[in-house]
Amino acid sequence: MSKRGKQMQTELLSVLRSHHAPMSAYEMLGCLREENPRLAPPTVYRALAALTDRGSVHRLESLNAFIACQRDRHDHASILSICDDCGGVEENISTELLKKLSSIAGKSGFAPARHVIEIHGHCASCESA
Amino acid sequence: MSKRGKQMQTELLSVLRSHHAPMSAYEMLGCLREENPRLAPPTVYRALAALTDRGSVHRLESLNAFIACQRDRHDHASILSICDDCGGVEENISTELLKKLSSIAGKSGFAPARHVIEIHGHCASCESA
DNA sequence: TTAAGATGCGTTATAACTTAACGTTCTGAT
DNA sequence: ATCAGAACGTTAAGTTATAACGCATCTTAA
Repeated sequence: MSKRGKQMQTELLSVLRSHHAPMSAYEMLGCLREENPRLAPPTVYRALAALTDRGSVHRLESLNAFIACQRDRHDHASILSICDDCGGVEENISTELLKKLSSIAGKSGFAPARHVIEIHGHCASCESA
Repeated sequence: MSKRGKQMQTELLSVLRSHHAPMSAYEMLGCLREENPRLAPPTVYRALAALTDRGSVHRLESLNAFIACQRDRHDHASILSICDDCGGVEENISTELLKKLSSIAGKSGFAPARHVIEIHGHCASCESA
């Protein structure tokens, strides 16, 4: 990984972090193009791939969007609660639930490698409104 | 819902059922165009929307693909185990896990409406190979 | 230090997925 | 039979993601 690559990842992560809701790859691209107008999609997607591999960024599969990890440690499968009203995302962890999930899938001999757990609904403040 | 609409859904469901792996909307479109070459994407997507609403078809969010429900009753949130090797999908249900998941999300007042649970990994036969 | 090989980057182009918009056709109620 | 509303087909475009390729950068060994 070269300096350019890491720098791209850093910039991208800071864009994501300063935006407290999921962003699509193209939204990020838009932001980053203010600095570097020639930036192209593959650059963004490559940086996102590195960041999601590392766990610093989570991909919201059901939204085709991304969000910065809200936790200190990044080596976990997340439970992502997505508010369909305000777009906010809350991240939770539960090794217990994960274990249970793996055991359910494992009954037939399935070997889990990656978990996607997303919950759509309404967050507390949108629900009360 | 007109006759055409329902018929489209029926045809699509039978295509999906006869194919024992996830299919993308365009794969289905390709199949259905053998009969009706003028078929366009929105027709397929509309039928898919009706079928997924009803629960006869599940959308695999992490694959942008669809699969016929493998169960008799369709009023449940599924746990989908996806083999990254052979593409096979196994469907499981666990009200217990779902309850736990809802309670985790609910701690902050989040009101769940729809659960997306997908597990990537290897199925028993691909794992042993 | 420099040349060879490997890795990864930017760029172009295109593929894959999804939906907006609109006019037409169908359906069901009056 | 006629009208209102829902659903459909069609065109077009929007959004998301990746293949391919040549150039730049880094690495290693002589």
